[in-house]
Amino acid sequence: MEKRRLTSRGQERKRQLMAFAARRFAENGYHPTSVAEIVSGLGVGKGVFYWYFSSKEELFLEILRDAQHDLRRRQDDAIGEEPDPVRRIELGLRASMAWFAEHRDLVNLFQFAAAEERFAPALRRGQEVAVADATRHVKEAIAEGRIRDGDADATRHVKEAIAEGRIRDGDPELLTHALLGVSTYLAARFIHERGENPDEVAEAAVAFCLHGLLGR
Amino acid sequence: MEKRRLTSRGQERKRQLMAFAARRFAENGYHPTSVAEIVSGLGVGKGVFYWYFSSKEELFLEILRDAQHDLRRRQDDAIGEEPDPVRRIELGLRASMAWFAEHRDLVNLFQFAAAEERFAPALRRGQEVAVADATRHVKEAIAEGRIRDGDADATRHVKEAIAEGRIRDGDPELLTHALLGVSTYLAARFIHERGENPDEVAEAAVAFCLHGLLGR
Amino acid sequence: MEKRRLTSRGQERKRQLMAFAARRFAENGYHPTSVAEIVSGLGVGKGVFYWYFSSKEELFLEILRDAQHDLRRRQDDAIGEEPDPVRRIELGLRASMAWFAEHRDLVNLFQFAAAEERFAPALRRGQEVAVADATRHVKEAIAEGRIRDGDADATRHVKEAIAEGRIRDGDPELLTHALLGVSTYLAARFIHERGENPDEVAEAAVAFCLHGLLGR
Amino acid sequence: MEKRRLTSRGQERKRQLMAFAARRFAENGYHPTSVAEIVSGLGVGKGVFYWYFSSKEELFLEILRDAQHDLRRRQDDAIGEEPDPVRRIELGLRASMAWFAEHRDLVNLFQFAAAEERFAPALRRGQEVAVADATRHVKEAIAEGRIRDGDADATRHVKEAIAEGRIRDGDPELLTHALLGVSTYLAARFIHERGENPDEVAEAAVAFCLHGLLGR
DNA sequence: GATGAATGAGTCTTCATTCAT
DNA sequence: CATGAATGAAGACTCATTCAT
Repeated sequence: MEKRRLTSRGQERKRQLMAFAARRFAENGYHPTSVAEIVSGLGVGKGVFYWYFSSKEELFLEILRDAQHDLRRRQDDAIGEEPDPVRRIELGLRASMAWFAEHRDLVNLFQFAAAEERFAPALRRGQEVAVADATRHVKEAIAEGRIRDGDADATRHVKEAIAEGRIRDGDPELLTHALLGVSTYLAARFIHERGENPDEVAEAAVAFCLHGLLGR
Repeated sequence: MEKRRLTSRGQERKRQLMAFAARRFAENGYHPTSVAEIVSGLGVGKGVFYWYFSSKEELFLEILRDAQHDLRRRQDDAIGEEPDPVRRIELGLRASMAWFAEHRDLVNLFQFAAAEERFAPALRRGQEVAVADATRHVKEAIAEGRIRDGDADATRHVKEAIAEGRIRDGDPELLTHALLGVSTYLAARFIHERGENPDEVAEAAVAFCLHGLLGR
Repeated sequence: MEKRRLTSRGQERKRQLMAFAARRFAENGYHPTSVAEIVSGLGVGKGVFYWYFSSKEELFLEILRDAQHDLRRRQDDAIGEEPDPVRRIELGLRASMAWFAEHRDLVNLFQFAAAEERFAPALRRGQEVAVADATRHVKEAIAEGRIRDGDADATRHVKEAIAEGRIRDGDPELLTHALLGVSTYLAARFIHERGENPDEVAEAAVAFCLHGLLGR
Repeated sequence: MEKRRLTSRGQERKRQLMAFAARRFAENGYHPTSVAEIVSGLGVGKGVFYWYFSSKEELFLEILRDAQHDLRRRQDDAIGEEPDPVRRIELGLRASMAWFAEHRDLVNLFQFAAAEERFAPALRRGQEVAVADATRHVKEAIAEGRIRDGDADATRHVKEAIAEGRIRDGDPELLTHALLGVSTYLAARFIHERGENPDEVAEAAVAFCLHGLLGR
């Protein structure tokens, strides 16, 4: 689809379509939500839809792109010029959870995209930048000796594993994904499902991510 | 659907259908996989499907139930009679990740179910028991003073939060879900997507969950 | 289907199948009622059905035949040796309505058969004998001068029609069918639908059939 | 189904679908006639059907409604401002039979609807108005002493019944239904099945309804 | 006689997409 | 830009019937 030059009214229409579709996709699922439902929800004809999007799939992809872009901006804004890498990680985590709290629908869409072969690559592509950014902070923290190298305080079991080289403790990318797992999971379970206070949950997530179960 | 009395041949057929469907659902998605595809994949007539399942949805639910049951059994077996609650948590975590490693399809199905309003409740219901079990171990560990109560080693920010009561550090159920988030996420990203060694990833997950980013 | 020689147990089974099917056909319709529903309602396997009937259609036809035969027997019994043809008509009418009252399901089946091209011929064939019998009584009554020849008491309009030969007043077969129409219709509306007293309705039907709206 | 705003072309399509379907339903039965058959009979795609009707059932119901409405209009037109209630009844009867003669298909549909639990309520609801109208004329005629009160000219049997209060002779609504029974039945048997002259049959029906078998 | 299993054509319905106006 | 109309392949599901055991 050649990029259309849209009037401001056109841009508004497109925004409406994406917002409405995102909600329906999240509530009802991507497949079960029909184009007919989307356009009739906005009280417009089918032609409108295909004026702005070449297909339902493209609509989804565009929602995904926008959401990922928005999340990244939120993280960047939160981190600002903070010099301490650990603090940067913490700020990023909090910013992410705040965004998750506000965009339940989009989080659900991420989850759907991850589960569907057809959309998973796009999701991953979009996350790569964000993950790379976060990984940079983790690496820096490791370099500064702020993050454990897997040596101290380990259980016997873990120590053996490190000794035998079976462990990848300290792998920056893996740590980044662990952060992602904790934050998305806790947001979904506690903020979205149970409606708990986002700040509280964020605090708990930060604490867990920094000190784990055992703390020191 | 009234429970059918199945001959052993019938049970075998049912198993076949569930296994094949699980694979297709995971590879291709639930909605994009048609009943026609499932039966023709097994080389049987369409009626066979509806002899064993009252609907495609019911088939999915049954796969889900079975999978959750199997995972729980694996966890229980791994934990055995271990007296140390922290060790029990670790064993459960490892068992889960091993199961995740072996059942990529089913993990994907869990993810899909979580994203789809229609299946999420069933997924949650099935997880409740497992979560309750794990939470028991966490509680015991807290009682024994093995798990931090959020007091020591916290960043200034976190300490303030605790002081102001804005934080729920130490909430056993939340910690359980954090474990779940880390394990499912790392399994999906590193074991399934990148084909890394499940044991290594499990070790890293354990280390992260016990000590967090900062270790001590 | 070659006539099977049935054991007494077999005859009982067949009766059960026919009775159950008749009820379901009447309540739910012929097409919407499946063979599976019939056999499972009796707690038997599908083989049983096809042991006694070569097809669902044949089952329906057999129910129809039996019902018509039973109705005719009831009429014959009621009329007995009564010499007065008008009285015979009246007795037949009452007997029919009593039977209708008792066999709501079968009346409904007659109605369905009449509406369905596929079964209408069988229905008509079965009714022919009964209609012929009734018509005989009507003819006799006309011959005896007991039934009007369309001359007297007619409205001006009707008189003209008779004069111009446009009217078939006194056509015995038509009169018979008029009786049928009144009795089946009143039974359905008042006895079955509204649960009114069959005797009362029968009396009213007789009165209407003998004297019409205007009486004398 | 939300009411669609139809263009004149759309209205024409809908009319076509209803007319064609009515014919096939009548000839072949409601259940045996598939949506596929209907649309292919008009040479259009399957989607067209569901653009105009939300289901096959709704199509049937709409045909039914239209037919009942048309019949009622015909009756009303025929009766006009006629002051004599008996004459009004006669005119209504004739109008009905003329309509029946012209709309064999729709009469068959009425019959089918009456036999099928699923459609019977809709049929009844539609008939209520017509029956109420006719009943009004009958009541008026009784009030004017034009219709017998069940006293005179009865057989001994009937007289006893009246005396004992077992009879409802003169019940206006019952009489109305008797008229309906006669007219629909004679139309189906003589006009549709045997192709006889509608006027002749109507005359006979009128004669029977006014004077019954015995005349005066 | 009877059962569970299987068949597969056929049913109603949906839906992404296209197009004339 | 926008609409109502149309397409037709595809989907979930049904069901009369058959058959091996």
